[in-house]
Amino acid sequence: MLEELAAQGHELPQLILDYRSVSKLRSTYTEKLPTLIHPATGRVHTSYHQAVAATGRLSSSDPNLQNIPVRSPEGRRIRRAFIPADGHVLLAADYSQVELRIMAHLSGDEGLKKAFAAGEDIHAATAAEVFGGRPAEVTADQRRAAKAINFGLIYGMSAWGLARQLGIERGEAQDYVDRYFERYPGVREFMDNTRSSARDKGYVETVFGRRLYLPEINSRNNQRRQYAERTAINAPMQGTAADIIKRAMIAVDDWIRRDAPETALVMQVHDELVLEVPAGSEEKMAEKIRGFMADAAELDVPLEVEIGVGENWETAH
DNA sequence: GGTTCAAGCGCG
DNA sequence: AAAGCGCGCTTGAACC
Repeated sequence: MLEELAAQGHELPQLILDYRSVSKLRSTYTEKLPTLIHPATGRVHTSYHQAVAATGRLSSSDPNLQNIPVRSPEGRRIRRAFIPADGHVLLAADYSQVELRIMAHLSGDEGLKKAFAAGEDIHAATAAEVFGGRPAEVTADQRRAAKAINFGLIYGMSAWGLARQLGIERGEAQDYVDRYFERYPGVREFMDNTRSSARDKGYVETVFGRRLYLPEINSRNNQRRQYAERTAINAPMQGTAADIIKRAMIAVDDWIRRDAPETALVMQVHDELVLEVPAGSEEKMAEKIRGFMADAAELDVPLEVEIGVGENWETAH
């Protein structure tokens, strides 16, 4: 793996990775998107598909606008090309930690629910529980490790995977996981119950009852069965998040049709809605959108929405 | 000219 | 032996 070699300080692997990265940005975005501008509208138009992703997410293609770069500075320059119509500004509204909130709801874990109710930085709170100390005293490394644990839980990751991700020994990663489950016993119960229920019923479901069937959950092939088990853990969280943002989109659309004809819902990126709103109306619009998104479901923890406004998709974040 | 596959990488 | 969920696009190789 080039990443491992690069992490050890070797220059050539890093050079290759850097080349691949800029090459990807150039071929997929910088050189391609301008050729896809529709002559009649002056915009790029994606297609959203409602029956592709097994979890109930939308997918986007031709072009895919759900994978526009954002993680690197070079990538973010591409986001600046996404601008609103004249007289409008872009408004980007993201659910904050929605899948972990859903995990808190589904598991009923008191510690996790309490952390979200208190509006804590969830990764810092997790780090404080796992490593000891107060959330405010958590080190950057501890928070990074806790974040990896939190994401790993959503994906059904093993201690081996966590060790690999964090570059630590397997035993140490297992200690982290053990301590996590000591502190958040409801989460372990939820994981066990989810696997067990999936084996009995052959499917898992979201908070709103949409099912994903898992025909390989009882396979004698370990690899296939374990894959199905990870899917069983992940799908209720990813799928419930998908259900929630779809409900929010319907509420937003109803409101736009009734009361905000100058506003347009222009993109959805799994936990984010992007709108163009008339310049000058952004503060009022932001609170409207926040309300629709936060009220799209009544969970045992609050849904929080982060909203930014800007003259392009980069500055709106 | 086309299709299919795997590898690799962009995003949540 | 494998080992972290869900997607779509580009590239290059193999093939028709």
